[in-house]
Amino acid sequence: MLTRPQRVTQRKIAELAGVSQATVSLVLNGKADATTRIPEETRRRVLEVIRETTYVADPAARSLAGVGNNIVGVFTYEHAFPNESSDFYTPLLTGVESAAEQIGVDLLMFTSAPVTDGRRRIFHENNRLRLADGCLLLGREMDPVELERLVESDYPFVAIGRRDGADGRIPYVGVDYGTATAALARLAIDQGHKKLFYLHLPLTAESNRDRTRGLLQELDAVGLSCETMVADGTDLRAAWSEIRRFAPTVLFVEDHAHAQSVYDIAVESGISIPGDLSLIVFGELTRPNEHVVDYTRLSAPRPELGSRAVALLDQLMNGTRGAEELPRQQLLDCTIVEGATLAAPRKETAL
Amino acid sequence: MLTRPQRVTQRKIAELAGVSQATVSLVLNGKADATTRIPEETRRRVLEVIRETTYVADPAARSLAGVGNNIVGVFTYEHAFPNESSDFYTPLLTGVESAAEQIGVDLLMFTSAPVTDGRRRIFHENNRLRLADGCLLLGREMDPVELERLVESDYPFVAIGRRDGADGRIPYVGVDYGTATAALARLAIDQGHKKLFYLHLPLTAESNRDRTRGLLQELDAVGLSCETMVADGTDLRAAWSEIRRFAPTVLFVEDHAHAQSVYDIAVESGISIPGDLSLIVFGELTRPNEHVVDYTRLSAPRPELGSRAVALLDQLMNGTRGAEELPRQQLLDCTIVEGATLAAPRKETAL
DNA sequence: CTGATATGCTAATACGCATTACCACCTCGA
DNA sequence: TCGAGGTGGTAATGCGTATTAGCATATCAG
Repeated sequence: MLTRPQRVTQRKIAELAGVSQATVSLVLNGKADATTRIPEETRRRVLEVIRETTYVADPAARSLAGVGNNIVGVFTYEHAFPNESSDFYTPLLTGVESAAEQIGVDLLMFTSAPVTDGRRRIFHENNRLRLADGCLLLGREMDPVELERLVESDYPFVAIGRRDGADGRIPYVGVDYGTATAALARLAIDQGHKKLFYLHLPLTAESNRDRTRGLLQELDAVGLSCETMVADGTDLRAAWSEIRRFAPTVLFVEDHAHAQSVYDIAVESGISIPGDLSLIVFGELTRPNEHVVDYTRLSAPRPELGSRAVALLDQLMNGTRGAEELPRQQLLDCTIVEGATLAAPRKETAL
Repeated sequence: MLTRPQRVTQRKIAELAGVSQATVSLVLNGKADATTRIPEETRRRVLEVIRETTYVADPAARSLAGVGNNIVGVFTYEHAFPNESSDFYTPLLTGVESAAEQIGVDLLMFTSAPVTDGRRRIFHENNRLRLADGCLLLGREMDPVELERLVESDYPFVAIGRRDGADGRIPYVGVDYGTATAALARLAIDQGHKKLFYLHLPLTAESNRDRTRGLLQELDAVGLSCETMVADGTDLRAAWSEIRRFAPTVLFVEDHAHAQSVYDIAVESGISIPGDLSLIVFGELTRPNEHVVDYTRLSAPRPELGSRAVALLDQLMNGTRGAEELPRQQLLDCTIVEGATLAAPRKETAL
């Protein structure tokens, strides 16, 4: 229900100023070719009328006419804003927002994308992607088929999180989890741990694989191996039994929320952390803090991830405006948080 | 840099299906007047081509052609996403997002609005409001002039938070702070408090006035009065000196963050809360929890505030689609959290 | 006085879609 | 055989803007 009647258009401005619509457009866009000359006097008169009428250009018309709209789309595969069980995106979006503000673009959140088969899909009837000049993709996992199709379409987009596929043509800004988990593994090794257990998520996205690979490679390098188990979070008590049976001295947990549950169960079972069992977490808090344990963990620069993604997208949309060209695929370093849940194993290996 | 070349339009679909562009449009919009009949066979053929080409309509063109865009704008007077010092909007936006998803609209965050004189302005050259079919306004304080102008423009919008002005024609969904602060005052009165101090914000928005009014009216009703002081948060220690000089038995604090500072200073000064001094807070946590005190306080239903605002805006944009008409101005009830910072004053009034 | 060049604009058009007016063809009843 | 009414579309137009080609007038060199 756009309010057609009282909309002020360039034509009306033109009438009031006694010029043509074209002239109004030219004044507005500050053109001054050899072929289009507007004397100061006319320009002033037009601007005056524009001020009086509080005219604003219709962005839809501008868009149709072929000029960009300065809109960056944001597609999240899950809810963008925090709910009671998860706050995954806001740290990223904080960075996105500040970068968007800097380059003067608005953010279009594709909240209307329907959920099919458990997740949102980019391509569906009445896809709205093109309303934005380019798009950011956020999500733990993304559909390779959709990514492939996006690449083919030549539509500018940037994924947050490393994405292989599409012959390496997917632009992304990700996190170097491999190096970080390797460093965490090294910390445990240096403390003398030998019995290790890895509780990981049932996901196979790039970042999940990176974490696992970083851990295993580092262990491999010193001839250690690691018991692993998949947990989806529904029955952490079962996982805990499994862990107790194996009796590791250090437990790596991929998901922060799982770590919290395990921590609680451990305390409840009289197992002290890190006295009896060290706990190292490979992810960050993604839900509202209830109790906060200072885990030994990695920490990704999430706001920076967001702002860098915007910068890269800006480049894809508008070219390097004289600035240095950014790589189309970037990995940012994690911080290692020493935390308080790693200690040397209780019994020094008596052999 | 819209990628003009390979854009699929209705015209191309029409060519491929051997019909006219008009037919494609008719099929897409499922029109079936007496004057425009499309036989099933043709419809099928067109839809088939559309599926193959993954055509999507250009929303800008649709908008220009006079149909809505299913975009709800979100204008925040400050940063929408949390930063280190404040997380004011996300609880609201959580509600906004889920409601937006339900009615199938996208959310356009006006991050590009420039900051002038300390806050964002809606109206500026190259105002982009009209890209959205309607708009939500969020902020502690809003410019009355801008609101007036919005009302005049007939553009559909809803303010979050009560807004007077414009002859009561501003649509809003707000919080009934008056009733809530009165109830909190009553709690203190019932405990026997007589020496009261109110530390409030240097703001005069409707919600601030409501809080103050609710408090003072309730006190008035039992013949009590209250020392008041304005604090902007820059020098809470000075405020604290003032409070100590007056020596109240209960302290009302409007801002949650101020309450935290005061709490810390009190503990530091050896004043026990609520033993020596009761503390009642009129606002909610708006920054990442560092330490969490279970204040006696009010709690506004912020996600609901967001979703109701979207529902109201939807009505303003599209009419009550058969549903019951929502009031254009709504106030939601707060919850009172008893908390742990209110107790009876130490010395019963010994006359 | 004549052509050339500069100046100050405007008319026309495209963008992609929705919508309305209308046309060509067919069938059927009288 | 003719007209009425039904069927299956299409051509034309408008939405508000950006852009380009070009026109009318003035000025100036020769």
